[in-house]
Amino acid sequence: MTDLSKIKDSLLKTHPFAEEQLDQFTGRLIFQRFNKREFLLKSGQISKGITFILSGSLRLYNKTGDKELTLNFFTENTWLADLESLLTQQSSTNYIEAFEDTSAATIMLKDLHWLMDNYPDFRMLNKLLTGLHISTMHLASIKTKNPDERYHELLTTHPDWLNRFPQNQIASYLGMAPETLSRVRARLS
Amino acid sequence: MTDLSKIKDSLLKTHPFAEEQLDQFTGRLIFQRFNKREFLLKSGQISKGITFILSGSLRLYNKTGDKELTLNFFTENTWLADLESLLTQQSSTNYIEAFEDTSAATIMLKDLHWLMDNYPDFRMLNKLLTGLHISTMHLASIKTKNPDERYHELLTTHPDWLNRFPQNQIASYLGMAPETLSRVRARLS
DNA sequence: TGATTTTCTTGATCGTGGTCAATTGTTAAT
DNA sequence: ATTAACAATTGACCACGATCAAGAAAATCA
Repeated sequence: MTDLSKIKDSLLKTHPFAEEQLDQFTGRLIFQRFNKREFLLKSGQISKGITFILSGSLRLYNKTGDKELTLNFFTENTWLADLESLLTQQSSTNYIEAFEDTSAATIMLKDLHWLMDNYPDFRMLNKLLTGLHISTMHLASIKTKNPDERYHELLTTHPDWLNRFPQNQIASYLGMAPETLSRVRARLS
Repeated sequence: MTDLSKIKDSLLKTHPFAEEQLDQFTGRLIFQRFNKREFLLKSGQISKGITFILSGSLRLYNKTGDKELTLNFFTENTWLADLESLLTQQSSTNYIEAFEDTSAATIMLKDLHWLMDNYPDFRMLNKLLTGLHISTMHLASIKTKNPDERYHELLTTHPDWLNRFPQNQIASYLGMAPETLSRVRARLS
């Protein structure tokens, strides 16, 4: 499956776009590679577009002092942005960092606007953004569930993350100390 | 200040719309009143539009068993929606309930689309939605700060909420037991 | 107005999960 | 291959905040 068809597939899942529309979209994409540890976005910068991950993975986190708080992980065939910064066009407080060598394609906000102007169907791209919100589910989970329950939830929603990302980052995402995650896992064997 | 000018004001904060555009927008609004305890949205329903609160206040929460978890409060002169449900057009898992007698104006999603088709400027309304996201700040706060810190944060971000909404609901929003919030407050006098 | 329900406060208890520390395991670099 | 840096595990400790319970205060309703 080619890079372009991956992206077209993803678009078609949100709306039955015509071939011409898909080509208008993909023709505006900017392809980039990020080495592991390289940044797609740093705190202080303004998010300029929406990025599709062709291969690899990235991590969204913020920093207070030298403590990192992992907010989300993104893996291949998903869309990615710092939504708050993108929509407000104000500088982000977050970092988006390649966890592995990553290949990606970005559509700039201005091109998105051009597409919406000329092809009203592209309004539906708002749906792309849905996955980028911090879901109420995740927040509810953090507020009400204990570490065991949160781990089991992740086991069902993103089992792949667990043997892909380091445990201390997973723990941070789950809102618990790394030692606690380690013990939760030990309890299950 | 009239209801219409409140809404126009709010729109002008996101984008310099022309008077004609503002009128096109306000002409499509649906005005509604909600009595205290009445629901704007119930779990299982699909969010059909974005609502501006003219007066009163509402609470967004979800329910597991008979336990309510407060996700957000909304007060006059702000926009409101269940964003996940609105964008995906799938049934919501949340409730939006009037906390006080509330007067509001709703723009339906289909009208929003019509406006975007005919006036590209209305694309910028995405900005309206920004305030509706669960902010990464709130999530970070819940994950990393203790009850005292979270209370102080709310004191600076939404001091008005504290003498407007019941403490047990505030406590739920802050992710702590009502007794804990009571003690946090006692400690400050 | 008084009666009933709900919310808030305060106390006492207890368990969970964070922190600190030491050890082992893994990864990365030269 | 060796070292260094980092990640994961395990144990010991204890503080924070949840829970339970009872009484006071406030809000709601007839």
